[in-house]
Amino acid sequence: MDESDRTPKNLAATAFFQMTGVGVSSEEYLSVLNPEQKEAVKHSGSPLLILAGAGSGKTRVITTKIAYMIDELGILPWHILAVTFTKKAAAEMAERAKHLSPNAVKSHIRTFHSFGSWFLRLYSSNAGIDPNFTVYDDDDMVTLLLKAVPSLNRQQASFIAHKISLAKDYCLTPDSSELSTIESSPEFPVYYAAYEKKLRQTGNVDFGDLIMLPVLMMEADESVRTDMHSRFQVVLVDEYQDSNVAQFKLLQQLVGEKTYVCVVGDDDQSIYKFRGAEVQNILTFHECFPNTKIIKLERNYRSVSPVLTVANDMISNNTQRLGKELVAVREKGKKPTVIFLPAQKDETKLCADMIEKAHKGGCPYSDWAILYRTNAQSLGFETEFLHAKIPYTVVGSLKFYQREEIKDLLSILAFVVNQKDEIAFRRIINKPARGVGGVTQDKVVLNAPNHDLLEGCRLFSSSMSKKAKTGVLEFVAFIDGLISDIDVESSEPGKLSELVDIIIKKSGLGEYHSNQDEIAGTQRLANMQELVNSAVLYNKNRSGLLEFLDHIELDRTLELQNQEDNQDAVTLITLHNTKGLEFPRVIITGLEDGIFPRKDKTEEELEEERRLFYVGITRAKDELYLTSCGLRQLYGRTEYMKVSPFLLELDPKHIDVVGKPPLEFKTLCSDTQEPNTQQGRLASFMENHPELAELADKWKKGRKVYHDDWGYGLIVQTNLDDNCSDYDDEYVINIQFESGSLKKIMPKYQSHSLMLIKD
DNA sequence: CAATTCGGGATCTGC
DNA sequence: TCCCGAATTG
Repeated sequence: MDESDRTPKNLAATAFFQMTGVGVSSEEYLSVLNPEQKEAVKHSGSPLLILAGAGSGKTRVITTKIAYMIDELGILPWHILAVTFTKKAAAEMAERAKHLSPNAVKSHIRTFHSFGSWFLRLYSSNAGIDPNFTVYDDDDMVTLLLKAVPSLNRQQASFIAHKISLAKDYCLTPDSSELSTIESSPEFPVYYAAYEKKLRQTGNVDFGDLIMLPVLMMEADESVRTDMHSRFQVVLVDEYQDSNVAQFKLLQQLVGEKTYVCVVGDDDQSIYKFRGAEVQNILTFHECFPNTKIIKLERNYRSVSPVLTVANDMISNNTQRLGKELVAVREKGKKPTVIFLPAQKDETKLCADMIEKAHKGGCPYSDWAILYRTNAQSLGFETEFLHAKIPYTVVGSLKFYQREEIKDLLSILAFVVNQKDEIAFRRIINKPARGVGGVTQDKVVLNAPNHDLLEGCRLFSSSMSKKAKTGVLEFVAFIDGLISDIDVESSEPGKLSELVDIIIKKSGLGEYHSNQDEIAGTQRLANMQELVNSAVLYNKNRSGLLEFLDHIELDRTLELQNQEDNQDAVTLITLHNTKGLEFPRVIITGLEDGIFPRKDKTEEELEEERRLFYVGITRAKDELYLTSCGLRQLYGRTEYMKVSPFLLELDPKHIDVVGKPPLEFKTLCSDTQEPNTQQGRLASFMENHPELAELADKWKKGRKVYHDDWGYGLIVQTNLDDNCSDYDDEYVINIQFESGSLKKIMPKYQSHSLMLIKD
């Protein structure tokens, strides 16, 4: 360590680290950064925009910056607010910052929505919402809207609900004059207003409110604004390219005269326009925040150069960009492979085969990720992998929390904390069937004093049919029991999981769901049990329950335990969900016109699809495969698919091709390179993979071998034989052993146990 | 009021 | 294909 660097602060920090035994010295964590990264970390004073390309060490820069501000600039950790978009990203950021500087745990590292939730609970009285509010998701919004505007059918309601959340993403209230830019129909403001009225009656909020309400409050109330300004001296925003207008306004409000603001993002990775993300936020940041310093991070540490070449090729087809070219730090590497397959089933089979072969050769399952455009595409892979006994994790498909049985339980919990919650009430009052139908429910909802639905049940039970009366009173007694359960004053409240367990048994939902379907019922019970398990961390009292509901609503990534248990598993994931992730080997599937890009896209939307493809490509560290099928099951039908226009945009020189390319693709290649057909395979394989030639030369058909486990054998076939149907571009040989078994082996990975026998 | 059946319509991405 | 809602029936 340079003696001259021992500033007083530095000494203090060093002393602290010695004391706690954790953390890294600032010299150390700064020394691993490149000059631009270091500049970004050390910058202070004016607003800062970091344009960080994929894999450019963005997270490292942010976390180091947090640590640096605490250790070197003497900023108190709780004066730092860092917001991200996903809980996963927030958790990772917190973890890495803590590793660099233990004090970082005291800083506010949150998602936008959890910040909003925290803010609204802090000021719930000002906002006119229930301090015990829960958050309604999209499905709840639709249900609520249907109740607010009964003339709508479900389809219309979900369309309008989507528009309402979009309006909130743009921070537009029902009386806003700009509302027509979201939806021009004259009824829309009326529907929106009716929805808002209904929502405020329940005391709850939707996702859009978590951002919009804090903005409106800060805009209207100076004392709230100054309170925030004194709480946070530093505001950092990650993935800024995906922020929406409401989030931009939130940032504007949070940044006072003395606040240091720093945003990080990549315009080429903006993929959430459909949900209100506004690329303009990042493109015009420097205009909104005067004297902005812009730092570009263009060195990519993640992907091998051939992968990055293809990524750069692809994104250069977009017109709406700031302009940025990633430079690979990792020079050597394999060209991405485009694989053309006859049908969907071949795609799943191919993936399974590739993964399994690599696994036999020592490559862990977790190295692989299968990317697809829509969640529905995961099903084929799940079936195939189950069959092939390949462990896998599906990221974010039918999310745990939105399964019917889970939503039922959560609705009971939500109703226990807030008896004005109409959505929860309607969901659970007659489930299992208690003879309480829509008519009875309406009577309660419309006449309940102060919208207290439980009180409504009590008051009107006498005027109900005998059957309904029994059911309603049974329900009231059940909920009353739960309420008194959590309101018991005790220094040792017990665990919330006990309460969830009781609910499953006493509500009859456990029985109800397990009787619904013999096979699925078991799974549903297991899911409910999983909710019990996750509640074990919370106290069995009102505040514990609130924390739990908050956690569930804002963390949409809760996965099933059995999936988490399996560390070594292939990742099945939508392209959108891969934001911020990386994998050694990536397969992007379904590259067909209409699937990816999805059909009916405007030119502008096509650019977003292309950015999505770019995001997918840049997830790959070492190997990238792109698959495209000729036939696919669609809407229950088998359809002929055209190749994705994105594949036609690729430079044939920068990729390898396996399988039978469709005509369009061949035409494209004809003047540059003859694509690999079945006949030309051997030659082109050799050309593209010199290392294969070496292997193929050694492990020739007809040679005798000895294997440690299987004994003596004869190489009877290789996958470079022209009649072989394997698509793989590894060198694979078939060996007939004397013991009788026929094995497929990759010599590349078997050098330790397989040897040639001289004739 | 609940269970069953039938037909139409959708099917993207997600905090 | 599958899911949802309207219509029909018990």
